Amino acid sequence: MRIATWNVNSMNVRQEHVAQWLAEDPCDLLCLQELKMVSEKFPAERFKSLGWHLLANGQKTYNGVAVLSRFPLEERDVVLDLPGVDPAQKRLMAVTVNGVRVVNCYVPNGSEVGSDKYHYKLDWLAKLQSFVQAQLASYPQLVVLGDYNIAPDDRDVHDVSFWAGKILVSPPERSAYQALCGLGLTDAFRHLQPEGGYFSWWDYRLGSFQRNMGVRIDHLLSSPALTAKLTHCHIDREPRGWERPSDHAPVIATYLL
DNA sequence: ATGGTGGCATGGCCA
Repeated sequence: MRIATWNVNSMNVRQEHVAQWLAEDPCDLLCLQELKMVSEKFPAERFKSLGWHLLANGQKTYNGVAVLSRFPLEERDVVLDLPGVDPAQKRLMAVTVNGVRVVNCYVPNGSEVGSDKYHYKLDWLAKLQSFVQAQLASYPQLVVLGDYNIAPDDRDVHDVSFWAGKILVSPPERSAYQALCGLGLTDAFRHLQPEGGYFSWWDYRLGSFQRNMGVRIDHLLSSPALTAKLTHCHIDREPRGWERPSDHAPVIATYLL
């Protein structure tokens, strides 16, 4: 079972990119972030006609997540909001597919270290920690994936001095990420690739992608039972080079399921 | 230190 995550930065603009990417059969389950549309606007019929089961959890203008799956979604235990946080911001959905619990996250960006949005991000991550801890008790095969807006360590940024003091790399953000790992979750990509220099996001500005000025902020964190079945994980940079791309590249992990 | 680009919306906000 190949599980992918991709922040598409507007499903309106990126619908053709998603369709083109999926036509290459890169995964069996795709989690999307930053739909920037209400759920009703999601192009459900198009993807259903291609054989995908799907569920969207969107809002106007900002945020929004969705799941496309080759396997049916178990409807009975869908969660569409993170307990304890503002339900108006659609940043999470938890579904069960093929015996795997999938928690699809769009973690707040945080804007600037020390800002109100930064504290909102840290609070959101603390709530996620509690939610995941509870989910683990019910679902041994669990993956928490998405746009974390955190580069876990210095291997995950193109230039440590460039990023020093900025959002995505601050010690409290990294501690929140490590706390999730402390629940027993493993970063699928890092588990298989100890070398640095692999990125999943490049700013639209400054020609960042062409100069590979990136950071690795999109992750799949899997539980012990799932990590035991992990065989591959890679970042597909190709769609980032397409015309009018998302600023994120998809990340795909393969589990023997 | 600032601003560079992009999406949404149409004035800024968010990333």
